[in-house]
Amino acid sequence: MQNLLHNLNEEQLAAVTLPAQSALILAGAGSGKTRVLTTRIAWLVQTGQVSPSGILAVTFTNKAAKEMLTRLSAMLPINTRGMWIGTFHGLCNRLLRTHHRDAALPQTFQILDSQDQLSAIKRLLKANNVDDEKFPPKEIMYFINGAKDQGLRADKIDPYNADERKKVELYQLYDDQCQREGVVDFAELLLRTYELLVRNQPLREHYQQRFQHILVDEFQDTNDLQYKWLKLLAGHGTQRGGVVFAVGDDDQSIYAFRGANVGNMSAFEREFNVKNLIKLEQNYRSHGHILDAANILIANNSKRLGKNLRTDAGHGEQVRVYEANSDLSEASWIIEETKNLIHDGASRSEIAVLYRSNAQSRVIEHALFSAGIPYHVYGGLRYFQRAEVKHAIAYLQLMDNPHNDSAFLRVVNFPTRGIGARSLETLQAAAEQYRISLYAAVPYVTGKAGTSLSGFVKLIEGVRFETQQMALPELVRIVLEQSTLLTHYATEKEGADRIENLEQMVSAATQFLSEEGYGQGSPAHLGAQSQAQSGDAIINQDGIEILDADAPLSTVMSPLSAFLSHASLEAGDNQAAASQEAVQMMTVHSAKGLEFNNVFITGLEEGLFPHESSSREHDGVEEERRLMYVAITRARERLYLSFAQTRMLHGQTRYNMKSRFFEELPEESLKWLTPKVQPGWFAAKKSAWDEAPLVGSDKALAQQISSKALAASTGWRLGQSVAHAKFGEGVIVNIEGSGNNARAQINFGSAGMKVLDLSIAKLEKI
DNA sequence: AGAAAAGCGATTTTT
DNA sequence: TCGCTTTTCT
Repeated sequence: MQNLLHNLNEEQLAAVTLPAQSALILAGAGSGKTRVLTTRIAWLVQTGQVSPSGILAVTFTNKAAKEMLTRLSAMLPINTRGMWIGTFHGLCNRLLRTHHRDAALPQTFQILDSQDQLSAIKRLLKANNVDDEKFPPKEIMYFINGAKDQGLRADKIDPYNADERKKVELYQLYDDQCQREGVVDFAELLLRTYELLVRNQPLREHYQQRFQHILVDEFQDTNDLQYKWLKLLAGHGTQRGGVVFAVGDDDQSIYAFRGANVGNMSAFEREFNVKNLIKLEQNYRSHGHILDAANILIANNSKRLGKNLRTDAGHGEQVRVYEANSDLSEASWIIEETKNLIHDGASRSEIAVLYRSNAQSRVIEHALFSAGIPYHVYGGLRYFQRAEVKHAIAYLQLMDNPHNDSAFLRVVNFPTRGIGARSLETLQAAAEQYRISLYAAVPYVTGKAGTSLSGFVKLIEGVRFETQQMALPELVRIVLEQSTLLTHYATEKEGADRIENLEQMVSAATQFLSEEGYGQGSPAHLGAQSQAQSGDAIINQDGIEILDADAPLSTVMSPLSAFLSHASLEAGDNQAAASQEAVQMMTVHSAKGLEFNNVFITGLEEGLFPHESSSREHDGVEEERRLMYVAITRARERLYLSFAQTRMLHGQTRYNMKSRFFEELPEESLKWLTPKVQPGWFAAKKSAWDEAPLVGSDKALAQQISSKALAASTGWRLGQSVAHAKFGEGVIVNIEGSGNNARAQINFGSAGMKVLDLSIAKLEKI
């Protein structure tokens, strides 16, 4: 135990050894948050305060859950079994599989990812003749998920106008459709579990009693439903129930747009009567100037719990700031600096280029590519989201749950087998008439359409029969062959990659079996053996003895079902493959939780970062500032900030002012690599126009020439930075007219867009 | 059924 | 501008 606690600083030690009361740990960036979380668990177990099965640790990502488990098993030689460590969704999946009857779900219910959900909604709109111009599927999806994230069912929503009434109606229809098909979306996993526990007293009390310590990671990212879920499980307001140990950082709350509610932190403090608020402010990551920049920037936010990071590392280097003429020259500057870093011995994988939005990556990628510097762009399609993989998964889904109409429609005619729109219309009509799934409706279709449809059903049934005794990887192999997916892609010109991805599924299945503790040989279809291996028996409301969801997944799910949930809940690598020796490129959002020796934050311009749409959102700019805070605190040793006067965005040249964040950073921690005050146009001309290669279309060329002409006639140019007594600093975005009639449209950033008469307004070039 | 053309939308993302 | 989706054409 001494081993466990030694090396912890005072704050960390205090947090780890708190008494069994609800606690809120404000964990700053790089303050050893995961360490505290895992050591807390180990300490609780090792001091005998709780048995492993009394622990519930919840995270948002699989990566975080995996990391916790790894670190924990290094600390506790035994005993990680019985603990529940996982994502909200993973844990709910487990609970719902175990108690599927009480939750009114088939045991083989399947999980829709966002793609699937959207197509399910499109299908629903079509079936109900809803005008998808007036009710775009995306909007309906947003509406439904938003409601579920707040814990609201359709019948609990009071529509405030006719349009919303329609949306509520569609929400209900969507839920009905999912129920019919035996599928659940991500939000439903949580809501269904929540409702199950609300409704079912014995079950609720069982788990409340069981989980004596509930630990939550990234608490600032919880949405309303997740908070309610935690309250329920912790028996908030009742006698029984566990203790919640919440770890989070309000300054790193950057997911409001997907329902996260930072307010949950103060709500938790209040409602759980938190006496133990501990701040972890000792930072082990960044040098002083970087930390100063972060601290001073974030101090501009008004709604904070309050926290200031400190380091023993010394000031280190100043933050380098570069003002580029254009996005192109920003990129070439990044290349130069990157080359220097590499030349000085930096590892490429310790160089990160961050940007606010994905569209910015292209120019930088291009520049890196031309310079022959290996790079890796985060984001993009994950393995299980690729079209060909989803097709194969759909076949597997149909074998496990033939009523999944989404899966049916995805592959019934892929590869093509002569089942066209006409046949499907007939089938859909039959399914509607008897209120059954498409698969079940096949026998009701007669004629030619009926023949080809039942051919498809025979294919599925045949494979199911053939693979009855087979292990999962073999089954996958058979499906790939019998579905003719492999032969189909073999005939396509660019099918080689797809075939490779499909082949990879066999090894994915093998790997899955070993990771989840399924025997390699156990038949994929094996029905779940119903025997609890540990945990108490629970008697449900009907007086029937049921399992505790503690049993290995294999007692509750066949390998096939488990593999399918895995495919939905862990869409696969894209970030995990932090490739070996390449410069890392990603959005600021995806950089959260990562750290690098050298970090570039690019595109620091008004409208881009902070993003223009953030000014329209509640506390939008504060969230952007938190985003900037996250970005800055990714850097260990060296941080670069850059912005460009001119940027091509969505096919148009934009002239942006430098980000307001520069005014909020400490002057003494910054080192301007470019003169801070730009010389006027005539001096700037040389670098601005002559340096940038005149590539691109004639139109762009013409635009440059005409803006030169305008500059000559008015003495002003597009993109010129100006100062105005009343509006402050701005950038000329457009010039109309000439001579005494010339007027300029000027973007004054936070003061707005103005059109000023150039012969009247007193403007100063800066 | 599949290719070509036209249209549209464009922060941020995990499960 | 560009990439993805939908529509239209062969």
